[in-house]
Amino acid sequence: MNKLPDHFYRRQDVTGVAQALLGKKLCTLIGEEYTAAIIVETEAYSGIADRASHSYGGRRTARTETMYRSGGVAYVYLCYGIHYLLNVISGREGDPTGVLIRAVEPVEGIEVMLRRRKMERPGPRLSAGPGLVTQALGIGKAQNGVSLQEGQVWIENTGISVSAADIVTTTRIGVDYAGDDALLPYRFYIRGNPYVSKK
DNA sequence: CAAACGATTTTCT
DNA sequence: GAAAATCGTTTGG
Repeated sequence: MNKLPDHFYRRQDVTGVAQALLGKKLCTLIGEEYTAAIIVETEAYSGIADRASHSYGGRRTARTETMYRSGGVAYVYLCYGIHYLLNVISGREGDPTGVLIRAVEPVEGIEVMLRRRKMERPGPRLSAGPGLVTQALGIGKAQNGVSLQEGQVWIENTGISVSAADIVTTTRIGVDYAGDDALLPYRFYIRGNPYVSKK
């Protein structure tokens, strides 16, 4: 294996981490089943200064406590009472920044993902969307707070290089309530990839 | 203790 | 394109 080291996540700029994660391989070994997929879409959540973030203004609650951990752990939470969303925590301890994984392209364990999603054939609907990513990879609240150095959830280098010209930068989705911060260019995806979630 | 609210997806019209 | 599904977290009384 070739797990990304902790220092990869502990850079100070969240948007840099969000972009660097594009083209990397997100792997899970959950319930004895291995699955892996290339990250094709991410969003940055920039801590206390970002109104769209759960930790806006330095708010600490039982739920958001994970965001304050040192970079390199998974932050999983339930949204709309139905979907789990996966974030990769970045930065230093006490600095609540993270990257939401919005879409991935399946590469290994596709049969397992099809079963988890109750689908017949592979396609963008398998994992193009933050709630779909966690379903396909088998991630749930049990993975909240786990280190990416453990064997449950981790990210590997792939050798795939995504040039700046292949990265599209735009505004985040579903954060209209955040006022001006909803206009920040914090969403990144690989140009032309069919697994990028569409609005 | 009660009530409102989502970093969404699916289904129906 | 509109609306329902559905529940843990957060906030207010």
